[in-house]
Amino acid sequence: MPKEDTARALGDAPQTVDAFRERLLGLSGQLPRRLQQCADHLGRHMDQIALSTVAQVAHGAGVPPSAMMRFCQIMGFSGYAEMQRLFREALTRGTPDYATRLANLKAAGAGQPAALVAEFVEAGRLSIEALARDLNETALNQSVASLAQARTIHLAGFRRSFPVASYLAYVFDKLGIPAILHDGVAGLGNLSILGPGDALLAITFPPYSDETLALITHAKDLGLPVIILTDPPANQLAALGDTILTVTEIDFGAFRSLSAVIALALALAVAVATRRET
Amino acid sequence: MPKEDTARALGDAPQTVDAFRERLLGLSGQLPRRLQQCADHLGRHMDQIALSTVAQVAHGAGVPPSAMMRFCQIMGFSGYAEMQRLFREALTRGTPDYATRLANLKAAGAGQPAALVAEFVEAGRLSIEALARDLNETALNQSVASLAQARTIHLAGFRRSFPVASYLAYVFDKLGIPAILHDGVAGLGNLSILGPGDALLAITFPPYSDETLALITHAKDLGLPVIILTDPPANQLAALGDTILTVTEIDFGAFRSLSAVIALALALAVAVATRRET
DNA sequence: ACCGTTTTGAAATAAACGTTCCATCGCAAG
DNA sequence: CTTGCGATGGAACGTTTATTTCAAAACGGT
Repeated sequence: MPKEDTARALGDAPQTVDAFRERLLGLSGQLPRRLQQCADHLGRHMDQIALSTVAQVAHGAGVPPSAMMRFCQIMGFSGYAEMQRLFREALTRGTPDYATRLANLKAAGAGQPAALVAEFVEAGRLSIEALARDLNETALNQSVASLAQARTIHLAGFRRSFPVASYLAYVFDKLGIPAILHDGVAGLGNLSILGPGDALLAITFPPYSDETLALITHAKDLGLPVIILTDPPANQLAALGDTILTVTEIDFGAFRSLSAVIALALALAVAVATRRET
Repeated sequence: MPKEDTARALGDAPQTVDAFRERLLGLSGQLPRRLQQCADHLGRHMDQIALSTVAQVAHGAGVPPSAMMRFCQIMGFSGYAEMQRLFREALTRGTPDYATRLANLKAAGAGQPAALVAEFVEAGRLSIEALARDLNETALNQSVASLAQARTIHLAGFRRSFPVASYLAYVFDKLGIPAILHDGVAGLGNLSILGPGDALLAITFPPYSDETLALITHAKDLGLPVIILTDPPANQLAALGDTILTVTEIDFGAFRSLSAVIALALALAVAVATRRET
């Protein structure tokens, strides 16, 4: 019978990055000083494991290599090499030949359709990764709270923001949340439908459209919560909205992919729906 | 004076992946058999260089390690290690802490706003990478050709495809290309505006909306070119459209990020504009 | 203060890997 | 057929990197 004390039995190494993270958390707090340093550093710089040597990672954590070695074994791996394999596989799975394919598309030559796709793909990917990096969680949580309490959500977004607003209208409808899309289809006459208990969600990028600004100030006058989805720096809007959610969209040429904005908008919508049900 | 014959002078190793690719192309065709094998294999599997050993890469190319070694030196590197460094740097630049940040967001717990953002970010990224991988260049080129010749481009897209269609309408307008957005705002009465010389660009995903199908069949009856943007498998639509562009959108929950569709649509629009001007 | 236990880190060891060397092969020109 | 030269691949070499070892230090309990 294998001994089964507080130490984890060997040979049950995490098979996925998520499992790795889980065990890391489970171990934290019940470790000696040096090993805790290892855990902290790995948790913060997991992506560096795939490409660094033990010596480099250990140096980063401020421990000697042997300590890092021990830590790997405590995590269930036979050693650093085995642990590294996990992260290398995760890295290649995400991009199997993606880079190559992208390069081949670009090679078609500037202006060629395939090369243009490659450019927009690249822009979209960068935008989305920037969203993950720069997301302001506080602002996001505030926005969800405000919108979840609203009786009706008013959506403002014109020109290039209109696709986002219209998608949100569709999603809110599917989710059974009362929302009104302010398309300018019959002029600006919709100002009056803003009522007590409502909230405004405005999507806008410079140059800000007059319609959107009008809606924002009008909602402000009524004392309604205003959430603005825009890109940094949002100096001009800071005074207008209660909550500013910023997204950095990398654009190619004159047009932006909207990938990041839509991802954020969708998450916002689903989060509001979840909050409402509870 | 250093000798300056057909062989490339050493010490001018490519500094970027693009430069690498360029030199690879320049060398191709004027190399001995084994080295040509190296060039071919590297060109096709550039993303593997960062994480593989010489032995692995050489095996993949079907050559002994020493041949691969020679090839690295011909490319201007001191050896394999130096060449690998180039690709490792490219790999880390693309994702500096991205993976970690994403994991931290997810760690907020299911249903939490931040975790939802992480999920949609992930879905968007996967969709976009899938687009790069699976793009049908032939279909894309056909689409561009058809649309470039059209007098007016008609855009069809309802429900969740509507954001894409509306964005295309905005972009075409900015590009000075005549395009009409078929929103269902005043019923289905717009069938009659389809005229000779026009083309239809339909964005639709299952379940296909009746409005879109009606527009497609009507355009077909008039003998107009029909381009359909949808997701695979497009069995049901294959008979209807002249050109089928497929995009695999990975969706989270019931909602899709549209990242890939929009990227493709944008590229299509810009490509059409470029083609028209020439 | 003493003793057993755990933790720690430097140095030794082992493995993996990149790199070089050289004998052999294939080929083309003489 | 012979000669010369570049190409080729296997094996040896040296370096880097992972892993283990072990003696010293730190710790906790009595």
